Order: sequence, then structure tokens, then C-alpha cells
Amino acid sequence: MARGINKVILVGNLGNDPETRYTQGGMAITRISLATTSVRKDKDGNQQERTEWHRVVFFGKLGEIAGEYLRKGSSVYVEGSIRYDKYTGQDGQEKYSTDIIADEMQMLGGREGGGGGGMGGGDRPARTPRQEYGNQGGGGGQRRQAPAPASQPAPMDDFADDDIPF
Amino acid sequence: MARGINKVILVGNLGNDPETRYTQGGMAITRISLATTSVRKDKDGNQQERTEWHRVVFFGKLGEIAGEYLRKGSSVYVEGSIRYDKYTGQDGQEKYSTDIIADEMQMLGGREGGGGGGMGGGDRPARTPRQEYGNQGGGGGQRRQAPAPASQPAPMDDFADDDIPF
Amino acid sequence: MARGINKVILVGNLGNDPETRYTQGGMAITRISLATTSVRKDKDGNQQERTEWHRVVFFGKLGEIAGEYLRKGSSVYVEGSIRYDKYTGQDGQEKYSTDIIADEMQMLGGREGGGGGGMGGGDRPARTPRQEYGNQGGGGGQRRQAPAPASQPAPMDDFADDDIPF
Amino acid sequence: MARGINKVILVGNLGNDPETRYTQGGMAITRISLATTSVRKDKDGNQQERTEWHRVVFFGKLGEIAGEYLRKGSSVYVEGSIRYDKYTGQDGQEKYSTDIIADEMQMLGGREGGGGGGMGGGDRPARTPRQEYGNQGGGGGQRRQAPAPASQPAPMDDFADDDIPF
DNA sequence: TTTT
DNA sequence: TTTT
Repeated sequence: MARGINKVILVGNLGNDPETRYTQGGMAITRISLATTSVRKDKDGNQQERTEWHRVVFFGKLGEIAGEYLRKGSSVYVEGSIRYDKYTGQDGQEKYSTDIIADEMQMLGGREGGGGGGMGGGDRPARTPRQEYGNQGGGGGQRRQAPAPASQPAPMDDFADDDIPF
Repeated sequence: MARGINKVILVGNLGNDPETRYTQGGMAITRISLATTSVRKDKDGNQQERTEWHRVVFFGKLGEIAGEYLRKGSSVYVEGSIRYDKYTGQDGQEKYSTDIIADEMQMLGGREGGGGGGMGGGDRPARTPRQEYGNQGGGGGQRRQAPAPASQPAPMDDFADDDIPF
Repeated sequence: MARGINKVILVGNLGNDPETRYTQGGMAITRISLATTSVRKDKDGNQQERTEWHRVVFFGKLGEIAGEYLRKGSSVYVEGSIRYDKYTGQDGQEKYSTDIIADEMQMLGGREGGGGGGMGGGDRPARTPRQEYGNQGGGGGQRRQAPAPASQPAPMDDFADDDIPF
Repeated sequence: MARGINKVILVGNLGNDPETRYTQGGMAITRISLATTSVRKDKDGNQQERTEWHRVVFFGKLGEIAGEYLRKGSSVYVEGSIRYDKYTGQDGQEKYSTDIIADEMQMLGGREGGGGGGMGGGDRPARTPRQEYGNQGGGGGQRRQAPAPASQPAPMDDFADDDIPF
């Protein structure tokens, strides 16, 4: 049984449009890059900013919704858990990655639309914001129970459902 | 100003005794390795366990308390934020690390004492559990404002306060 | 759709054995009284304690587990949401109550067993602690979607499923 | 020492302009009414909405900021703890109230401005949103350590600092 | 009413 | 490496 609590709560903005892929079994996997910025005063009393970029992953139904409604610049609430992965890079080196596996999401009203999407076509408009979505409903049955494949620096191409290492 | 929320809540057990170091300015920095285990059913309906090992860092007064009261096996509640760091390894490669910067902690009653400590002297008994500590009080003034140096695979030896990269 | 986040995280001890009832439809509803104690320094610098007693409600499968495994004195992690209710007391007066509707629970290792139960028979031993349970799985299908009836000072006797006011 | 965790996280919208009062000692106390709405499917498969109205209280510096920047309609993230109070109403009856004592707040970008304020003059424009504020800094020293007086149905007029019942 |  |  589960022992321990591993919970993450984020509110931040997307640095790019989401990227959605599908497993061979048809399950959506959407990844976003989410910025949270904090401030502290350094020892000279100056305001110092620091931004963390979180790699957030949405599976299944939540992945479809995230891919459809979120855009670069969108403001979003995410709840999930931290997942650490280790893999061998293409250079043969061991690498580590950290992902936030989302199991709840809610769009907030800031900068929806976003636009000017990053690399790909992007630029589909976001729909109505301020809705909450979770991955816990019965039925489709992929929620945290069906979490993350290999992580960011790692490629996630061409993988079958069976490749999901968990 | 701050934009966004970056909050982590963990309940887990220490895999080893804490490691405490001090900056040249005398500030304590304590690191622990904290396990949280979750379960899911795989597609064959079998229970699959997965453990995440979180690297948690406590600064200042909180670092002193963590170093003094926590032990291998201790059960603890931690609240903090995620911090991602990038550094150059001794092999000249860019590496990444992820730390949880604690700003609150509370010992829970499970397996206090721990004992059988790892490598170093260790084995001092834990004191009374079930107390909550935070890093927000005025005075000493190191709290999240004085967060993490380079991360785990990275060495944290011999650094002066000025070396703290934030 | 949902707008907003309403999330509560509690770690505390039960003041009494749980009370479990069943709807006419057979759904379990378990209530516990959970203490959390905080400290502050008053203006004279003295430590002042204050205990909050949370009325936590578990529905469905989670209600069965809570009723079976928790006991007076048990230490438990609860995650849920706040629910405010208004009802007319037997004296004809409008009254208010506040409940925490649990959707996740995890027993912690403190004082399991409890024993010496309050008023009723009680005194069944708690089972193995340190397991996490949630109400989100498909199937039975009562989770937050099937939350709380009238609240504490209000009686919760003899109600049919149809009486659940939501 | 503290035993237990009592943590609340809310994202919602203000139903009215904030109300700010000052203790005789000059400490600001600001109250807001914050809505969070959730949905569930009832047994007929229809979407059922339910809104909780949280009474959130900000003290000290945080109270000043909340009073100055929040407005009816503002979207806000609040972190704090639950506080239950019992008092004797003007009708001589015992009454109960529940407040969320905020210790962190961050304005979100939705509907700032708000306008059309409720009862009082209101209608000052909100300032720049998306900033995070906490009550933990040293100095003034009112944070959760200086929480809530009597609660909503209860009057909070004319009270001196010494009247604060904690 | 719990717990430390 | 912990814990159940």
C-alpha cells in the first residue's frame, strides 16, 4: 500500500504551447513547461527573482484537455506529484529528470489565448477558462496510476503502451 | 514580485541520517533523503509499487533542528518548494538536480529513534517527536530567502556564504 | 464547471473512535473528530497553545476504511475540501456547521490501537497503519461527488440516500 | 509545541469588496468572502454546482495589502489555516463560526478591477495583480501568531488588541 | 475529545 | 537508502 504523501501544487504560466503525443493504445500524453517565479532579498537588500521551470505531464483524459485548452502564456493551477526518472542519454551517460505528474488542473483567467505559439503551428485559441479537471473519475481509468514515461531530455517518441516503464 | 505558487507537501521516511554542513557564515544546511511510496495497478491488475526519493534541504534554524532531531527511519512531514539546479559535473558535463527546499517540518511518531545509522558516527537518539518548526520567524532571517546551493551529485563542500548561488 | 480550488490538508489525532452510519442505499458515512494544535507566542512572550477540532467526513469506500482502521488517538493524514452547511436546529434556530469532506486519507504510525474507546463498545483494534486510501477510483462512484449531509450539531439519523441535500 | 497540520489552499473570487478594520494597536484586519464552486454529477447524471463561501481573514501587513489590492470579483490564491470559534450571540445563543486565517496570498489575473463594489464606497481600482505576499517576515510580528478574533456573525467592532482572544 |  |  501507499506509504507517504507526495503532493505538488503549482500556479504558473506556460512558457510554450503544450505538446501532445499519443501512445499506441491511444492515450494522450501532454507536456507543458510551467514557470513559477519567487523573490527574495539578497544580503544587500536587493530584490532577487528566480524562476523555476516545471515540466508537467498530463495523462489520458487530462492530457487531452490540457492539450486542447492550454496555450503559451496560459495561467494554470496544477496539482500532482513529483516523479524522478533516470535514463541513459544518447551519449551513453546516465541522466536524471524530474516531472510533475498532474492529477488535477484548473485554468485561471490570466492571459488565456496566449498566441504567438512557439515552434509549431500552434495558435489555436484557448477555450473557456476557469474549469477544473481531474484524472480520478472511473471509466477510462488512467490517472496517476498511469504516470510518466521517460522524461524531458529523453525522447518520448514511438513508444508503445507497453514501453511505459511502470 | 512573486508570480506563481510552487508548493510541495511530503510525508515520508528518511533513508539515512541527515547530513548537516555549515556555511562560513555559520548557517546550517541539512540534507535528507526522503522516501514516498505509491501504488498503482498495472494493466494485469497487479499492485505495482514505486518509491520516489526526495532530496530535501533545510536551511538555518530549520537545518539545525532537522540535523538534531531527524534520524534514519524517521517519519516526517515537510512543506517547501521545488528547486531545479543545473551545474557542471567534474566530468565537464552539464547536469541537473532537483531539491525540495523545506520551509516547514514536523516530526511524526513513526519509528523515531531510527538508529543503526549509516556511515558516520550517527546514532544520537532522536528527541521528542511531533513538533512543528518553520523557517519564517524574523531574526536569523534565513528562510526560503536563503535557499539551496548546488545539488546532490554536486559537491557542497567548502563553500562560503558568498558562494550560495542566489 | 468547477471554478476555484477548495483544498484542506490535515494531520492530527482522533479525539474519539469514528462513528459510521449507512444510508438506505448502503453507503458508509464515517465521521471523526480530528485535533490539530498550533502554538504562538503571545505578547508577553509566553507559549500559547490552541487546538482546532475538525469534523471530518468520509463517504463510501473511504468511509468503510476509516471506520474500520481508525481509532481514538490514531494519527492520520487527511486531504479534502471544506463544506459549510446551514440547517434549522430543533429549537427552530438557524445554525451553521463546517465539515471537512475527505477524499484521501493515510494512517500514520502514531498511537495506533488507541483503545480505551469512549462511550460505546468500540475497542476493536486498528489494523496495519501507513496505508493510503482515496475515494477517486471508479466503481462505487461515491466520492466528493457524494458529499456531506447536515452537520454535527445536526442529527444525521434515519436519512435515506435521497435526503442527501446535494 | 505544534502537533498536527492544519492547512487550507483556496483559489476563488471575492463576492464583495474587502472590509478592513484596525485594532487599537493599529493592526489591520481585513475580511473577505471568497467563493469556490465545485461540480458533481447527481444520480440522474445531471451536473450539480455547489458554491462554498469562505470567510478569509488577513492580519497585519497582509491585511493592509489585501484591503488595498483586492476587490469584489478579484481572483485570489489564499493559503492559511482553519479556525473555529464559538461565541455567544446577541440573542444569548451559542453560535459557531469558521474562518480561514490567511498567511499567504497571491492575486491572480482574473477580473481585477472588479468594480461596482458592494455596500460602502468601494470602487478604488485594484493595482497590479500577480504578486505574492506572506505574513511570515520578521518585524511587525503579526502572522498566524496573531490570528482571528470573533467571527462573522459576531461583531468585530471596537475591540482593543487586548480583546483578541488568543 | 486527541496528541506531545 | 526508508517504511509497511
